[in-house]
Amino acid sequence: MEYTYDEDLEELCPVCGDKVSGYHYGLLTCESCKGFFKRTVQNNKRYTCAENQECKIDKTQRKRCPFCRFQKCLNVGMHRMRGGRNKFGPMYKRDRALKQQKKALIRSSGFKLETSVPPPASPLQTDYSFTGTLHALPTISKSLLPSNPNSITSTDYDVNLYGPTSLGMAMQSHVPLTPQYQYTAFPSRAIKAECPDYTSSPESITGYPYPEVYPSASPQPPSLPPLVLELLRCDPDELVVQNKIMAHLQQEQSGRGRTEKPSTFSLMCRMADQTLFSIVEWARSCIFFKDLRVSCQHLTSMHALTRNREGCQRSKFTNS
DNA sequence: ACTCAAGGCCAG
DNA sequence: CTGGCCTTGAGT
Repeated sequence: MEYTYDEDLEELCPVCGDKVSGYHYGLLTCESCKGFFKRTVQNNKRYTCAENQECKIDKTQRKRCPFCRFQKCLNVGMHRMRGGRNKFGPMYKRDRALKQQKKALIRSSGFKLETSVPPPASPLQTDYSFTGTLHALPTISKSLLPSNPNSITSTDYDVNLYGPTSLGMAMQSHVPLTPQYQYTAFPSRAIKAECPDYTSSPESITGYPYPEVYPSASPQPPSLPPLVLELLRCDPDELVVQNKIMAHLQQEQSGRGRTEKPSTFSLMCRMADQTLFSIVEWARSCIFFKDLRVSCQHLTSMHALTRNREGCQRSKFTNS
């Protein structure tokens, strides 16, 4: 049902599926998950999982495993909002505006977003966030996430959360936008993709790449124009892109040997590279690529640049 | 004055 | 420990 779909999009906590009570720690969550996250972070709580660290978290079972609950909080993108509402209020406002716009677009175009919005009952399985995916790959996740999640510190929060945020942004940035029509292929990442990098100076707040599309001029189009549809057709399957990137990372890690641990920075660079590469690939597959002579050359040289840089980094990081 | 997210409080 | 309600305080 379209109606319940919308309701789910707006009303359910991404962690446990309970009713949201507002924005808490960066996204719309329920009161209990807000409290749970607050206690965990404030008291620097350490939990352990009695199972395989993959417990299902929903409204009825969220109390069972605080470890997995907290992991899920992190995976969906909760993080400390240093500076509080006063600093991030405008961001929440924009997020609301974008949500409204998205809702309106879905309503008016009848555009179905297939698997993009995970059903609240089991968001873990369809969570496309980077942290979530890395989590599913133990060899990699141990390099990026704390090897013992019980030892998460406030510093770790920054590393784990803000990093993927930037990547999410890069990943999403290949979705074409026109001034009038906005479509995001990955609404489940919407908040993360729209969050600024809070770790840097306050100026970054003003610099984050919100698409300049607002519902103010709100009458939404009845359907997507052929141009947008054509561009969407070229849009690569997200899972395919993710798998590619993960395959590269794993390949590199195996080439490195088990004992040698790649630095987080090196992995981030690799992921950024692969992301850029995917974007270029998408651009090359776009129907307009052939028509763009100058841009074509730029893309081609970018392509070559990316390849070169990969080579350089590989040798740099394997030597270090 | 009102809004609303962060943090505090406390009964269960 | 949980989670609902309350207080605080800066922005609008």
